[in-house]
Amino acid sequence: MKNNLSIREFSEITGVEITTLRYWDEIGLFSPMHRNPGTNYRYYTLPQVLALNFVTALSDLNVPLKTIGELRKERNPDKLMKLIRSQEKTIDMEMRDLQKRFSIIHTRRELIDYGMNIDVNQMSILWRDDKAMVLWPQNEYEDDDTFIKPFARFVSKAPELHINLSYPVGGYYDSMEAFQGAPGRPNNFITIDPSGQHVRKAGEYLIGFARGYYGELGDLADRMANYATKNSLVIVGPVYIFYLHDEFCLSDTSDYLAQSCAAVSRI
Amino acid sequence: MKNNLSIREFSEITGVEITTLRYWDEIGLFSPMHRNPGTNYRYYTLPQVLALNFVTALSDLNVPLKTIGELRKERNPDKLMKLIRSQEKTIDMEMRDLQKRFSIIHTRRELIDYGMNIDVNQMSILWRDDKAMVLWPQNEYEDDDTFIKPFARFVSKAPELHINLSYPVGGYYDSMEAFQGAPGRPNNFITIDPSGQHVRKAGEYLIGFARGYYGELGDLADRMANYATKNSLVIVGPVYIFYLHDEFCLSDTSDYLAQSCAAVSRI
DNA sequence: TTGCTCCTCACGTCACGTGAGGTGGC
DNA sequence: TTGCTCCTCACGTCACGTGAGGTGGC
Repeated sequence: MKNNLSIREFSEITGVEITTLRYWDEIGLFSPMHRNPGTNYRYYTLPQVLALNFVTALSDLNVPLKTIGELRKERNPDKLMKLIRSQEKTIDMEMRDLQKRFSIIHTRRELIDYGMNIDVNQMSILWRDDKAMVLWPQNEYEDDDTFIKPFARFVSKAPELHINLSYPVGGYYDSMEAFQGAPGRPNNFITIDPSGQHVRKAGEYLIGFARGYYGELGDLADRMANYATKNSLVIVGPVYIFYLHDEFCLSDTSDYLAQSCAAVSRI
Repeated sequence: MKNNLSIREFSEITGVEITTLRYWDEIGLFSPMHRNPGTNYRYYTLPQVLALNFVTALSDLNVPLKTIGELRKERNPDKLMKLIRSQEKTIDMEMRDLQKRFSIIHTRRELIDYGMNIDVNQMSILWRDDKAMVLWPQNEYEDDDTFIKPFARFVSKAPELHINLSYPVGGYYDSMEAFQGAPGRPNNFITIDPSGQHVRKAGEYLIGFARGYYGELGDLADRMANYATKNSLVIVGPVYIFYLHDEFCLSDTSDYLAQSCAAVSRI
């Protein structure tokens, strides 16, 4: 029941680290009520346990210690309300921001996860739900262009085009014919960005895989076409290519893992 | 369409500050593809815009740059998945934590806000919804004790008693008689902590105010009793005292603002 | 010559964390 | 004498931010 708390006791009751308490004392933000003149020991009082809330509550909300100190000197309801209101707003924004960054890494994680348990030669028909994406402007090719040129064109203009390059980038082909004819030349690029206007419609999709660097899809197009024929399927939609494993999780560039995805209909 | 981006161009496309890019280069985390041997200018390439995602995505999730660097050297899906999973957990915890701290300051803000627009002499009957609180153990007094002794007793044991001292502390009196008999000696202390088991039941409450330091409630008890008699009311519940304005928002201790609150029933 | 972008180097910032070396009471 | 808590002081940490002073091409 003593009212002279050593720095350790005070630290244990309040949950604030001893080093932090010493620092707050040093910068004049929050000092102990007494000092032993001989030993220079710090002694805090019980009312200070509550008084400390002013500092911890605000510093927990990321208010700079300097601001807290200024406010403590001349506090009044008005000033405090203004600070809390503005801080509530910034915290709210930070939370949204954190959730967005979280969703970006989550999208990435799903791709990597999916890629870890597949057999590259396997083909399958799977149901896919609606999925929102951002379709980039159409690519234009000349003679011997690869996808690099249009890609470079749009990447360097990403901010104006409202393309968020943090999301995984893939290739979009208008039709199976376009994909088979020029697998290295997607008609558009596309990003798995849930804020997008382009919707990959729910339905049954033919899914295949290929290993290799960007654009090196081997015989994936032919394998898809053969599989469709053998199983009495028609590929009716556009073709989507996304990399499940890329530079994000692999150092060996020849080991990248692409997934193709095209809507099918049974004959 | 050029593929040699100056540091400013690269910064504008990726949204990463120039100083940050230079720092990441300096610590060997992410370096430009080329350097002009004469001027030492940094030149980045367009594929690096995507490669940078590895760094930004993880640093956005507060992964230390050192960890990101180590991972980049020898990355594989397994390692990355583990990191992302653990980071998803910590981010989730941080979000809950932030929301909790937010709710603490929000509770405080509501009290201050309410206190700013009242007349101290005013009495009123208002409907109040259910409100969860944490009721502390019962206070025991001897002879000339004030509330300080039991308060000190419980504060110094707050961690074991699962009392979170970050929430506003108030006084609880079993009945109006207890309050009138000894306004300086609440039967319990109580915290406005929404995780509590004690519920202040929904109903009509008689609300009054008083200005002064902790425990200095003047004639508040009598004013409440008189008001009840004059308006044909009976005070049926316990009495709650909370400080709307205290050391949290005022430097002048004699200006603290207390609010009393007791359930009433019409005769 | 002027303006512009970029460079390096050194030092500052924020809120502590980490020893090193020392004291005072049981 | 030993162990314990506490002290000060200096330096480290993390991820940059901020000038100061200088270069190279138009």
